[in-house]
Amino acid sequence: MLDAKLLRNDFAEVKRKLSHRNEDISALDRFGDLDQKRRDVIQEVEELKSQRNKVSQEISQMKREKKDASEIIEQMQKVSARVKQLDEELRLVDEELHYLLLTIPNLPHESAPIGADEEENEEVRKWGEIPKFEFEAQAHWDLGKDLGMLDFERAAKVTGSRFVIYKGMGARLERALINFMMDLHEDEHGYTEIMPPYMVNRESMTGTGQLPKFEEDAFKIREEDYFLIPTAEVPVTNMHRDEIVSIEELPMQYVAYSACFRSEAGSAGRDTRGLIRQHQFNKVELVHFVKPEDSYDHLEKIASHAEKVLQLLNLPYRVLNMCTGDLGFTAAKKYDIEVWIPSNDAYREISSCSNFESFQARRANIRFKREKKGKAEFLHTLNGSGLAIGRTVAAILENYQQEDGSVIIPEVLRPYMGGKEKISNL
RNA sequence: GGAGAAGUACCCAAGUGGCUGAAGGGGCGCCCCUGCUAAGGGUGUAGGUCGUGUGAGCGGCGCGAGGGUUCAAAUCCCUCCUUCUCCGCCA
Repeated sequence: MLDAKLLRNDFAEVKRKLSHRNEDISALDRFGDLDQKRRDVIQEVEELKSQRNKVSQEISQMKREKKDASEIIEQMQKVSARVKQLDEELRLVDEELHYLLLTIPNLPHESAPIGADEEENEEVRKWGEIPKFEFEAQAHWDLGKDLGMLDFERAAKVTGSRFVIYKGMGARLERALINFMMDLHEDEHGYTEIMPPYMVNRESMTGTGQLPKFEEDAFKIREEDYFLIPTAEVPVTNMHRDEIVSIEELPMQYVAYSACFRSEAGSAGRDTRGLIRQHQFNKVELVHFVKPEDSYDHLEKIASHAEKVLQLLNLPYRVLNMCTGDLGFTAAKKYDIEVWIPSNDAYREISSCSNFESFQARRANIRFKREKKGKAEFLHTLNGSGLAIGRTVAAILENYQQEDGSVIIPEVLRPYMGGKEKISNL
């Protein structure tokens, strides 16, 4: 959510910056009228309320002195009726204005390259060597099936399409990756571990920006108005919703493993095979709460923490600075980290690291105070995947595959895999 | 799921329609006494947000949330949420 005062005072500049986004901002133009209307109504109704408060005191005084107050009571009945009318009018304007603010995307940071779509994302750096295979490399879904690790057919029977059952060494690898990443971030990168609820309420989904615009992307528990989390970002960021934290607590760095649930509405037919695009997947998520002046340093930090995982797994990747057209609704700046997937002959997103600045903090009302008596300011929130587990499994299977269909286990994972060096049928 | 109780400012807590536009503590700030990790006395302070004004300020809202009754609601009525206790069920 943007600051309404910023829109009021600097409308043209806000509109210019938002125009670089690949988002519909036509609703923006209604802001001026609504904002003015709101203030007009407030002024009128507050004047009446002030008058009513004063006269109520007089009535009270008269009652105590046993005087007759029926005449001014009658006047006040009219005032109160008008107040009620104006309050309702204000409620409607407020509602519309609030909805409008909730549907305006974040302002891109000046260091985000201006561009229309993913074609114009900027490659920041590359790491690792793309493997050259002397044999015909297989896709991870074939490797996983042959090695008894992944069972898509049975998952489709048990649930439906876009689900998977991990089995045997597949399940073990998934769990090893979760533990490896959690340990790394806790022990080496200074994070506090969180195990969050996998369902959240509507306020939380609104706080991080999934609602109101993207409700169709989420799975919903209708009876409770709860949503299955699309990422641990939602419960972890909302832990501090409506709180004022003291400056000594900043920065707060949380790491959370969770399953994630996404309806993938609008991506029917894309990545239908394999682990890349599932309705349910595992992810280790990094979330930072920081002072505004520190947030861009922390964006680099989060990205480096995610990259560290790929480096230790020795998986080739590149980092993209997302252009304004591909930033998404909530981010001011975003790095996507893409891992090499041989079967796609391409890099595929495995982590997304974003600085939301005060966009989420304003929605979720998360503030901090520099001094005990000072004014509360919105802090900045950031998050990044560290990493998506399913896509990491896909990358490991494909990049570490051998000619005989076996897969070498990356060294750092072996302690988590019972000391095994290789997954094979033999 | 059933029955009951409760939700007031950072914390505890008084308060059943108008001199409460929130008493009293604790805490916190300052001062005094004492003096070395004890205790005592005095005094001050109450959040947040919106509107308005260049500004000091003025005004609105606020007693879990949202409605309602009333000239007037922390106080009466309704709905919801959360917490606690007991019972039932249960990983």
